[in-house]
Amino acid sequence: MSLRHAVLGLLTKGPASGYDLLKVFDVSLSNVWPATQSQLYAELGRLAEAGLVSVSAEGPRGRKEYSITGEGLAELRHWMTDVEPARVMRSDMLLRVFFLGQIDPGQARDYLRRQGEFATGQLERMEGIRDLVEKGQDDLSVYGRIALDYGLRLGQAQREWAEWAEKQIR
Amino acid sequence: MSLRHAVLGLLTKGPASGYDLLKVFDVSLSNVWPATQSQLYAELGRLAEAGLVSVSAEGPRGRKEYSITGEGLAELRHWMTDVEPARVMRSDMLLRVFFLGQIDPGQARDYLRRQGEFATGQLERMEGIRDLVEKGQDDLSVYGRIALDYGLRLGQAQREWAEWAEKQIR
DNA sequence: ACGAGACATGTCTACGTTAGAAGGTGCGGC
DNA sequence: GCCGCACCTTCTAACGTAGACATGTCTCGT
Repeated sequence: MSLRHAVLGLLTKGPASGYDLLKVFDVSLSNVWPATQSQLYAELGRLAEAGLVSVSAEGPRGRKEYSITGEGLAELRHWMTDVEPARVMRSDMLLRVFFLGQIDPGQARDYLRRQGEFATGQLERMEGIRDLVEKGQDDLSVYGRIALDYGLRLGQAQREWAEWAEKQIR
Repeated sequence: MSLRHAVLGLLTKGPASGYDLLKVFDVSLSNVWPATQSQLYAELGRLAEAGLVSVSAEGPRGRKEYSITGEGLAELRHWMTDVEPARVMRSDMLLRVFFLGQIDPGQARDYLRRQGEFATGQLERMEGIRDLVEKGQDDLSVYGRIALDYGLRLGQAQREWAEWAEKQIR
């Protein structure tokens, strides 16, 4: 149930409509917590009903602009400081690794190579983003930069792992 | 829908009952693809109905032992070679990082420190497992070892990231 | 004046996951 | 002999996610 907190978090940067949030999700949070449009609108509705956000303005085309309330802010902070992050990791990429013995060594190496290449591609993409964001010094940039760095470091580790793993298979 | 393939993969190592598989999940696959008991039994039922596994023996207490069929093996291999792994990564740990500006710097540093400590703990746990498994040379050990190494490398990267990130906050 | 495309919200269905209760059977130890 | 525990399965309810579908409005360029 973290979509709720993702929405609250984004609303701390100012009021926004469902449509606005959707766009922000796509460019910033999608790598960390993807969300579809139907999820977003539904969550905004629930959030409003629970009093964690309020409709602060209505615009053309039925646009509703939501603002975070004091209660919402409190809930966000509570979640950040008192709720332990869920540590479940699910990876069908890694699941396949367990069963690599089922296919022949050449195919297994191919598989690992593809994972390495994928990581490399991701890295390039993230480096591009890093260079773009480099300049900003606001909260969003500072912490967005830290989150990005997480992706960068993990991507590197994954690439190195894939290269190493490929060599393990004879 | 990878639970299905996790089950098929485990059954390549020999026939097993739902109960057996549950135990194997807990000790080996749970870090990669957790599953609950109800999920497992339900999946076995669907798998049997689809002809990917068959009931090869019935034991006491209504025990049903499932074996993978040729069709099941084919499906597993198809999944491994032809289906691209899903790349969605969802992390509420990282989601919080985006909003670290909402709490005060001391708390933010605490948060990052806890993430580093958690990674360290995980690493120790995984190193213990590695030392235990070290000896085996069967497929399971070889590829299990490679999967474990993934965890090890990512854990290290995460720990280093957390330590670095903590220093970024003034 | 009009049409294309962006803006904007909402509903529905299906599926996979989680959590827990409920209910029965065989086995080993005392 | 019997008691407790491990074994083993089934079912239900709720939740979160994914994607399609439906619907309507405003704006801008021509």
